Amino acid sequence: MRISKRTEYGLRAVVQLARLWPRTFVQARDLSQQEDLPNKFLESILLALRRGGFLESKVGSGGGYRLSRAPREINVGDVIRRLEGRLTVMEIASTGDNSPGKIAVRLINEKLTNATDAVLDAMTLEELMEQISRAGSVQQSMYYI
Amino acid sequence: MRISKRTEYGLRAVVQLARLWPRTFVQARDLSQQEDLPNKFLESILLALRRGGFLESKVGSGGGYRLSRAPREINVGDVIRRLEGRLTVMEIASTGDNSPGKIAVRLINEKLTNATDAVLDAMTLEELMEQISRAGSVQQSMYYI
DNA sequence: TCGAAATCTTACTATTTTAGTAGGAATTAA
DNA sequence: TTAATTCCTACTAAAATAGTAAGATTTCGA
Repeated sequence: MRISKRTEYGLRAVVQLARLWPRTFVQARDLSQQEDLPNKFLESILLALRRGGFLESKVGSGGGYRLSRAPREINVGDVIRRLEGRLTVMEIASTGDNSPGKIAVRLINEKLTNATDAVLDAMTLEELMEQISRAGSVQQSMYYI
Repeated sequence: MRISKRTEYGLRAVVQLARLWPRTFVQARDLSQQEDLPNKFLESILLALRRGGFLESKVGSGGGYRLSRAPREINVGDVIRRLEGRLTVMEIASTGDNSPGKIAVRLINEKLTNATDAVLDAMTLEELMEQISRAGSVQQSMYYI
């Protein structure tokens, strides 16, 4: 289980935007510099996030992106599923194709999907931000003690 | 979250071998026919499973593969991790690289890894076989009622 | 002892997915 | 009207996945 770079970059941008929220628009360019991400690639990701309803954008000079709503209203699972595009392909028809092996694979896929969905759906962006600061301070104390 | 074809085929072969266990050796050729899998590809998968200690093989005429131990002694998670090869790359060093975004990604990866491991480690091959027969009979009744 | 049957081994190829880049059109604020 | 920005389409490069090809090696049985 591994998230793609696309999803990783999108998350990192969203986290930055959550930190700044509800301040005004941030440019893609600034986001890509802050997190050291490829600019054009990030642009396409931000676009997808806007289309997914997670971001609002403003075109033109002084434009940029911001969260479309408060971090507590944004579900991390929704963001990730939007970026992965990974519709889990619930095999369209079990058209008689039912060897025990295939049933096994379907069972396992379902269990994995349910488990990952449960983890991701249980976390809002606000909660993620809290966990980040906790993890950050733990790390700091590990450094300085 | 999606398992690769390699893992899928390996699982399907293992399920067949579990059905036949503890009978004698089954040839790769027969397995690939029973489950309709590419022969040579399956051979390489079976080899990996043998090296992983899940199968025993016998070379030469009358040879083939069988489980190395009872289905209840085989953990599904171990099999899958062997085939996926996906070592989850616990990022080798968090060398100061700690933007909030990176911490977020690490947190999420850990949660996902833990959740999927928990699902897979909680299931032996024997339990999987039981679930298959339950799922199979449910399906039959769906067909014939 | 020989030959057939099987696993084992290495090396290669094709396909798909991922990770970008390039170039510019459209929109907006000043 | 110009500079700054998002938005859009199309392409390219690299990596991972899914195989195939060809034959060496081992074993059993006649």
